[in-house]
Amino acid sequence: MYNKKESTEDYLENILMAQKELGPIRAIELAKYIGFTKASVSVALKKLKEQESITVDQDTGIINLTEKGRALAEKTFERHTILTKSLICLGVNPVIAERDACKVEHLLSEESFEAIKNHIK
Amino acid sequence: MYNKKESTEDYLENILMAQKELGPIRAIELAKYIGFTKASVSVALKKLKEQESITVDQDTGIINLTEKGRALAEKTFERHTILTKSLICLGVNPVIAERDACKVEHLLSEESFEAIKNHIK
DNA sequence: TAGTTTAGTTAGCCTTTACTAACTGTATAA
DNA sequence: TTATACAGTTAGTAAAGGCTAACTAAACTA
Repeated sequence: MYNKKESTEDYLENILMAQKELGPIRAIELAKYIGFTKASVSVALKKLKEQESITVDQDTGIINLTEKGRALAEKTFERHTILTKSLICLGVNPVIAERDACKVEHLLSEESFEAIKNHIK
Repeated sequence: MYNKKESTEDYLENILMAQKELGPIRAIELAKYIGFTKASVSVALKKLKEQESITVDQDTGIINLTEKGRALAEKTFERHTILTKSLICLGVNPVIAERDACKVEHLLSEESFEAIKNHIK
């Protein structure tokens, strides 16, 4: 029942965001960034490697998004941004808007997302 | 991690909707209505009974929402309705709007929901 | 050199919530 | 009066995705 997609997208988006904020990151920085244990992150990164969304530098442990991973991360990030903005636009407290956007960003269909995006423009 | 709230609300909302459409229902009708097995529904109803959101008639098996259960069901149903309408309002295909509303209805904060509700008025 | 910290991995557990399979009990039909 | 069908329950399984605990390996530090 629980969708693998959701967790994958969340991790990729968080990798992208963490990189934007912190520069190159390793698993341990990512874990701190998202507030999960390094064990959980380790397992998740293993899956992301398997599905070729990221590579991890052998020597440094630095995480890199592949083209595929970056595309997904950016798509999710865009959704996140637009949804947050939309809610703020409607008068929602930015902190809450942020949190809500994060929760629904994976679930909305492309069609609904585009409709919302067009609407706030 | 996964929130008990979501499943509970879904069941209560579905009970309410099924009752509106079909009149008084038992577990078996509910199972057919939502497309789960009667075993799954049986277990879920047991939990709903424990938390006093429903009662089940000893003789007939008819499910009744308690005051508490009805309040929750109606709150969720209202969210569902408003969110669906909002998306349709933005030009989303009604079938997709319906589906998306169902997915996000549990996740939005009260504040965001109210903001959306006010906006489409 | 010995000890400690740091990063990463693995194993095993827990929860949620669906499933199938197998059971009980009741009601209807031949 | 058997036999079948229907409603409901229980037990056990599976998948996701978090957690803790325990391990390895490498790199400082005394």
